[in-house]
Amino acid sequence: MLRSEQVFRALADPTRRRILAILKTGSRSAGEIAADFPISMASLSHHYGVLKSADLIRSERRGQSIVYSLNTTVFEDVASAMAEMFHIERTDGGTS
Amino acid sequence: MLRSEQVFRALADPTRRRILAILKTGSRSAGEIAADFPISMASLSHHYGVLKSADLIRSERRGQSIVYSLNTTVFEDVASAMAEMFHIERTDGGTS
DNA sequence: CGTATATTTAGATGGTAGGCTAAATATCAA
DNA sequence: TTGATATTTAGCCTACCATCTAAATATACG
Repeated sequence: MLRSEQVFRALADPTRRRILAILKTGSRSAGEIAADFPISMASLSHHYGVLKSADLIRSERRGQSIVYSLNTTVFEDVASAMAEMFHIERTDGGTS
Repeated sequence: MLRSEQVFRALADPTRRRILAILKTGSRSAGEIAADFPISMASLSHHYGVLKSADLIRSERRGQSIVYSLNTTVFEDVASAMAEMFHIERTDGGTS
């Protein structure tokens, strides 16, 4: 089940959206991702946490590195939720 | 043109999402909207401001009231942006 | 005009979020 | 085991945000 609250919160930050955009092109280790950002690894790690708690990404240890990847399943769900949210059903303007 | 930064920020708050959901069913005055929320009108007014600066809603004075409505055009643009954002193009996982 | 109604603006406040540095944890390689 | 590398956790600080109350603005009505 989709926790929209967490998802929206995760999406609200530009750094996190950029992380997602990068992961859309394939999995990356924390260090590889960090190379694209001007902020500390510690701060990025915090962002990974937020994205993970929204279930938008997954992590897997590979040797010394931790590799992040999109959770494509949830991404699909989010896409649907967005579609639902933005699908406008015109009634009339119910104003007095 | 779409200011995604403002749009995401606007969408980040549950109260604002609820306002949008209400306006999806038709235009409403500030007072009518307020009836559905437990917070002060002043606070809601702040939310209208955020939604307006994201260009998601419009306002129009009608007598003593101010009537809010969805900006359907921008809503369409946001829908497209979301679709773009969530359309996953699989490459391979580019990890070492 | 003067008063009531509808809404916004201003200013204050508590909480949360994102950034940093330093310390802790985990894995690898001698 | 010791040291190097990769990443996270902890603690701190500043800025922003949602909310509130009180005051200001705008319209309507007598």
